[in-house]
Order: sequence, then structure tokens, then C-alpha cells
Amino acid sequence: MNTAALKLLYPILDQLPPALTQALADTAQTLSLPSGTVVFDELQPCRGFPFVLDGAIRVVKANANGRELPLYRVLPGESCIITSSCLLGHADYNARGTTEGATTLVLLPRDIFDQLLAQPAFRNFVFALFAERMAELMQLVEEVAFKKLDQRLAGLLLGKGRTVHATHQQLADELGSVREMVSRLLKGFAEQGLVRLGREQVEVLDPAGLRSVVAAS
Amino acid sequence: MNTAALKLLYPILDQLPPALTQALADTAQTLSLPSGTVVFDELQPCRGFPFVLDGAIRVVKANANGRELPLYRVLPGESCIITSSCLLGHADYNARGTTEGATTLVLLPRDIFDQLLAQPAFRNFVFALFAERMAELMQLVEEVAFKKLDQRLAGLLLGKGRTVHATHQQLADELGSVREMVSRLLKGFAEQGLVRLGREQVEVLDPAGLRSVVAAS
DNA sequence: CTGCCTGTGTGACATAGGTCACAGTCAGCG
DNA sequence: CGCTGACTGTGACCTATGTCACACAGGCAG
Repeated sequence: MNTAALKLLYPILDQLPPALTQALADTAQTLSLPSGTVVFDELQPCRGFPFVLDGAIRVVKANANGRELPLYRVLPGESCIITSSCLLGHADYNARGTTEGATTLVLLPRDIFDQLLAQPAFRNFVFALFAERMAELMQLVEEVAFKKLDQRLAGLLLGKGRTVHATHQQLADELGSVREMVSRLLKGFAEQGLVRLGREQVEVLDPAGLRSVVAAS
Repeated sequence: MNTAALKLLYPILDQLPPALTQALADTAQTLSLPSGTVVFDELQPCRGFPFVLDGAIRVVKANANGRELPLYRVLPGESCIITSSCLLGHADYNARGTTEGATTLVLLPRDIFDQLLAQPAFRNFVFALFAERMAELMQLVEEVAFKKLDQRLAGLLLGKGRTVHATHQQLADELGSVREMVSRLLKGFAEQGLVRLGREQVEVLDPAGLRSVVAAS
């Protein structure tokens, strides 16, 4: 396969010994997947390590009723820590990963991944993300355990710029909740003058007000 | 300081170059803390890396009302991943750590920790725990987001052997809930013949029954 | 023995959030 | 132009959980 595009997004791969680069080029396969494809799922064994070239992988915890709670996303140039964790611990996946938008990824077999991990540069790359995501996960635990939905929704809106283009359903999916709740809460925000609502769109009018909702309510 | 006890619990420290071992011995300080001492707290900068010799560190997320949700514990011989994460990312703590029982720990200054991390053996030690805790955290996210309290309580009891010695308050603390709820749920379990209740004690009569509560309810 | 402190039992109540059902509304397409 | 399907609004209702208040029990200290 052609490793040029890969190395552009994952420059650490340029720092590997030639033998490994070759092994990678020989064994990795490129996949082009449509939006919504399940890349891996709970209880599945981990078959390889994905480098994302284009699109994204959305990693979620799902419950029985089909509701999903997003844990994090793997963007181009990033590593998938849950996969790293599974490969390291020889354990099965404990979450689901689906493509978000048409996605191209390079799948690295696990034995090559193991060899890459022996390289300090690559290891640093993987573990830097590890540390960051760990903090995000703690944050998530706090949110779902202690925060009310309006606080979480306000926080979500604040993280998406001045005007948010999304359906209520999509916002609900981000929160692991349901559309009706989001509609109601948004209406409440609108009545307080915090946002203006439009079809598939939420315009943030009062960021400070939303922040105070996040802080306590 | 005397590194003998330390190396017994953390054998990786025996694989370090002598210069580092010396630096460690010179700079690390031993602390003996009573039960309940706050070792670190949210928003604090991270001052060093703790090796636990005796006792334990209980790491929790706390909300405003004083309710706490345990994330994990650091036992003797283990590493504290939140500290690792903070030191790696040069970020502040995002959880609280308190001693559980009288606890002895060796505090390693951050610059020595950085040097230790350059050692493959030590790095492996830290990141193996990282991977494991990551999986546990995902599990926790799933539990607090989707599971009902009776399922979580049943799971907790199952993880503690045939007879559990704890007050309802302590069980509630493990779940990030309140005593009344635990009392009520336990009463329910007792009425179904799943457990027998006593003062500061819960005897598991029907593990299979409890498991079925965990699975669905 | 008495009284107190800790742990437990329990009812009344408030609230958040999810479920169901259905009615509007809007945009694009045939 | 009118239909259709996606998006949104909304009320009625249910359940899980938390809060408050207080009663009861048993062991230990004085």
C-alpha cells in the first residue's frame, strides 16, 4: 500500500527503522467505509490497530434499548485508545466504534502493532493520547453521575461554536438521552433568551448565561 | 530513605540504572498518613508520583453535595494512573484521592518520575495499569449511565465474597448513592431470599439470583 | 440500669428524566 | 401545487432516585 498519505497524518511513522516501515507497508490494509459502519463492537476480539486517514470513528457505550453514550472520537492523526488498551491487555473490546461520515482507515495487524510499540517514539504517541483521553473519561463519569441534563446540554452547545447545526435527535445522541428531553430543555433555554431555535439549528445568544447553567442549576 | 521495602513491592525499580536508583533514594520522601487524609484533590497541580507501600488510595469524583463516586483504588504495588496522566499531560488533577486505612507512601518528585518514564521497564509498568484502568473506567461509565441502582448494588455484593461486612452507608458510598436507597434495595433482596441482613453485614444466599438481577431488572 | 450513639427501617414527598402518543411545520420533490 | 417524510412541539404519564423526618434497636460507657 501507499504510505505517503499515512505518514503525512502520522509523522511518527517516519521515525521508524526501515524494516518496520516495510513490514507496515506490506501488511497493513486500507479500508474505505461508508458512514455508520461498525468498525468494532463490544465483546469482539481486537484484530488490529486503525490509523484514521479520513472521516472519524465514534466510540460509544450502548445499552439494551439502543441508546448510546459517546465516549470519544478518533480523528485523522489520532490513535484509538480503546484498541490500544485491548491490544495491550489482550482483552476484548468493551465499547462500539462506528464510522462517522465516509471514513478511510489503515488497519495494522496486531503483531506489527506490538513491534511498533517497542519503538519509543510510537509509544509516546500512543500514550500521550492515553493520558488525555483518561482525563476526558473522568470528566464524562462526573457528568453522567452528577450533572443534570440541562447542564450537560448547555455544555454541549457551548462546545460547538456560535450556531450549532444539528437536529435535536443528534444532540440527544451526543448526551445519551432522547429527543423529547432535548426539545423541552432547548425550549426552556429559548424562553430564557439563552438561544434562538431554528430548524436543524441552535443559535447561542448568551454564552455567559449558558455557562452559568453549566455551573449550577 | 530505605528503598528495600519499596523495591519489594515495586520490583521494576530494581531494573533501573544505578544513577536513577540513587536519585530516587535521594529525593523521594516517605509519608505516613492516617486514614481519610486527602492526598490530592481536583484542580490541584500534581506534585509527585506516589508508590503505595501500605494501605490504599481511594480515588473519587465528588459533587457539590458531598456525594462521592469511587473511580478506582491504588493498592500497594500499583501505580496511580490519574497522577501519571497529570504528570504526562502537565495538567491538574481532576479527581480526589484519599487514604483508606493508615497508609504509607513514597512520593517521587515529578522530574525523577519523568526520568523514570524514559526507562522502558518502568514505562511498561505504568502503561499496563493504564490499559487496565481504562477498561474499568469504561465499565464505570456504562454502569452509571445505563444501569439501575439495584443492578449495581447486586454487582457490588457479588464482588465481595459470601458475607459482606459493611454498613449500608459504606455500600452507598461505593455506589455514589445514599443510605436510604441501599437499605430499601437490600430489604427487597432479602424479601426475595437473595440475601440475609444483619447489623453491618450482608450474607449472600443466592449468588445466581443476584447475578440475574445484575443482568436485567 | 440509663442514656446515648450508631446503624437501620420506613413513609411522605419532590424531581428528573424517560415513554407514548400525536399534532403541527417545513422543505424538497414529483 | 400538493404530498411526503423529516423535524419539532407538547401533554399525560410512569419510574427511579434522592430528600426529609423520624422511629426503633442494640451495644457500650458511665
